[in-house]
Amino acid sequence: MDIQTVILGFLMTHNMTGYDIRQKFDMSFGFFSGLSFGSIYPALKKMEQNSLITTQFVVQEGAPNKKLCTITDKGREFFQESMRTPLPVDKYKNSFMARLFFFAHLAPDERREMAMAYMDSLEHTQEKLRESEPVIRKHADPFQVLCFESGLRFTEDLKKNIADVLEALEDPGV
Amino acid sequence: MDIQTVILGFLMTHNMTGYDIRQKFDMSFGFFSGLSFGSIYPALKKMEQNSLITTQFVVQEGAPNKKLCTITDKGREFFQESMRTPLPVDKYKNSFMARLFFFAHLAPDERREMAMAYMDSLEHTQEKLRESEPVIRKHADPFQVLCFESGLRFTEDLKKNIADVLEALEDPGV
DNA sequence: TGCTGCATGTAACTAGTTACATGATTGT
DNA sequence: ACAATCATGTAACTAGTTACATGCAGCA
Repeated sequence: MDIQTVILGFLMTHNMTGYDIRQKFDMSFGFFSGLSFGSIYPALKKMEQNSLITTQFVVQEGAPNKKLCTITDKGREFFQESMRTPLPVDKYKNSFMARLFFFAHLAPDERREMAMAYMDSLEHTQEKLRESEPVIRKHADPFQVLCFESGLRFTEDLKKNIADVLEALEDPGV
Repeated sequence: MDIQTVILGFLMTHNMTGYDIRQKFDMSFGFFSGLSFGSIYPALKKMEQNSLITTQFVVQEGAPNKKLCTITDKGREFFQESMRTPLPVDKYKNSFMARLFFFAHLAPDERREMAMAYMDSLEHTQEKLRESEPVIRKHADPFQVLCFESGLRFTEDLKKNIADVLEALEDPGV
């Protein structure tokens, strides 16, 4: 899903600034993909030029002024169309799997260490997910909760997968 | 893992042309990531300039001439170093999950259709994996086989995950 | 006659990233 | 005094993609 569609998806329900979008994204969508200011602001600019959104300058006291973005009818149409394009076939990109592919060139100890370090990083990810769980259950819609639960399960499955790999690495025949 | 490291990884065991690399990649690594000629050839050029590889022009009859690439000592060092850099934390990018996140804006029928279409594409992926299985078991090293098996399992787990989502979508409360 | 395989390469494009620049306010 | 939060934006860079250009050999 491209950045424009994601932004429009957020604007479907609330008017937001670029800063708000970043925050919302980080909280709810952050384990799927990242979104930096360096991509948000240029995207908003382009979207305004294409009349997918309008912006309203809001003067604030005690905080910097801001630009509140509102989705237009054209923007809603764009979002709906983009939501209905066929899904691409995903590649199962995974940094550890890419390493594993060339494990023959590492020493047995290094292999185990690397697999264990990856397992640790998965546990860390899981912890962070659990921390954000109450906020999501409270503020997200049922599909977003479903999405979150799938993310949890995804991580859990991957951990089991890596545990199996670790076991195989202990086998002196490998 | 960047493209240079992957290419060097292949060259660790065999001298190859850009064309060979593409083929090998597609067969064994293709479900993790893609590699097009448009990135292979510029990468090889850069690697030769940086003395990570040397190339040898091979004149052929009945087939186009080719450039056989050989890894240098510097290339081996580069590969070993790169294999030992800390693994980045992966994002769980998944086109269907990104859609699911905004399912509130689709009609119930559309939601189910999309989930089922994604399930079909996963089954298609699995079929292709099973087709390449005998070739991999025969030619790949034990770690690459482990990698392949993890890929199979990954797909299987994802299918179960999506099946759960589909079930939740049938619930009239969602 | 036209498709597939072998083989290399460039040009234009897509889609992001990080680092930098600016600057007020609030909490420690 | 220093960091964090709010807030917007640009510039240089990274890392790839697709489409195009070339051209011979072998097969149906």
